[in-house]
Amino acid sequence: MIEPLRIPLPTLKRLPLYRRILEEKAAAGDEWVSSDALARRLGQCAVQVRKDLAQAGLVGRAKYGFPVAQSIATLDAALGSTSSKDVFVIGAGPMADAALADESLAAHGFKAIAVFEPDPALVGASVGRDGARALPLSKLPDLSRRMGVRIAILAVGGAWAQAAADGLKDSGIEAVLDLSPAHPQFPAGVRSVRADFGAAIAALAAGL
Amino acid sequence: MIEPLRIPLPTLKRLPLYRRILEEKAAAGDEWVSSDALARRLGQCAVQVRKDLAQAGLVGRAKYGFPVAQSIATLDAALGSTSSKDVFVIGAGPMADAALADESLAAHGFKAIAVFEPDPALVGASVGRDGARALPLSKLPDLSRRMGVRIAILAVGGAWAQAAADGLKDSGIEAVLDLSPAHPQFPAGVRSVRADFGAAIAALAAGL
DNA sequence: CTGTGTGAAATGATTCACAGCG
DNA sequence: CGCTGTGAATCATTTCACACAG
Repeated sequence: MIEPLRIPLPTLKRLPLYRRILEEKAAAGDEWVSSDALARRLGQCAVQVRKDLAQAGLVGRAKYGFPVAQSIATLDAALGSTSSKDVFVIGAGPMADAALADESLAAHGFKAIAVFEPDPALVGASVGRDGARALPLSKLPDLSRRMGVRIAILAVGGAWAQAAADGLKDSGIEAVLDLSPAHPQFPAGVRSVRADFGAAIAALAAGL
Repeated sequence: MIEPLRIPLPTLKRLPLYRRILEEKAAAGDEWVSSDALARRLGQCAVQVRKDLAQAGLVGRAKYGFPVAQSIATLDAALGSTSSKDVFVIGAGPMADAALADESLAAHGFKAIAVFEPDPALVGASVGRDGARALPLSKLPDLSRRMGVRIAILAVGGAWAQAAADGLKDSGIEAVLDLSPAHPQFPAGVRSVRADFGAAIAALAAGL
């Protein structure tokens, strides 16, 4: 009962990159982009780009390359195939602020529509530029089901990470972007990917 | 002049995870952990864990597993082999605040010792809990060389990402954790890894 | 019998090499 | 030519299978 995931995961993570460069090109007024140009812009090889774009259902025209506008649309279709792009944010600290302000989330059409907080002492606190109020985590399951929200961003400190993960039980949340430092265990049926600064920078530093 | 990288990259990214679980076990008073216990805790298979730990130079004892305290120390040695763990942060916005407050960075021994900002309008602004002042980006090259800092965290918005990347030219910075939404191109000799929330969550959502 | 260590096989991804289209 | 599409080969990583230690 694991996910089939028709598109290879590394490709899936690169598609948003292509989309961004394509938008740069669109803004610059370009009609066509070659896989080679995309590759150089991202520091990869051109065949990789073609293979990736092919996975997303894109076809390029010889001599011209890939049509900028249509490719963006196709990528959106491939990436945005999920119905709802509304997400919940869990946490009221600096990481939650960063998530709420993050342009890359907005650029993909994701929108944080509520903030929850497991620590009772922080419930009601103001979060983010817009001053959203942090709701108690206990309200999350019911709200997520009623609003059809299936994605959450976990942006709490280590001490509350597991409590926050447990709070997803019996909710409508199916996928979590885990920004916590604690690698909590999620209820069954909840998929997660981690974005761990510490792990990323450790990998970087070890290569020095 | 490429990196030899004795430890496979995926392994390198998992080592900090093992370290964290080991600390959990240590806090719980456990003396030994089996690779199987670690594997279940992280949702992986046990052989993977053993192979990874072996890469870090750890040996387990049959019937007992791996010694908790000593394994943490050995992992630290493997991960902290890089000389300096001081880092610069570039940016004065919410993402920079999050980076400065992030526990996972501190847990790996990384310490942000200065904050730089490419936007002249934000130079001098107070960043983070400790109220550090943002220095002009133009000071970075000289300071990084004089202080021997080789790692930077790029935490600026899309509009300033490329300018910030350009500001690393002729600096002592060799590696960058890129948290910007813009995928800038870095000067030659600067390696980078991205931690892109948008890409991560898009991959997650596409799998729904 | 529980748990490690390890070579061998399988899986998965990237790169290569070349055919074909405009 | 310039550029795409694709099967084959290479490379890396994960999983399997089994030997061995306490």
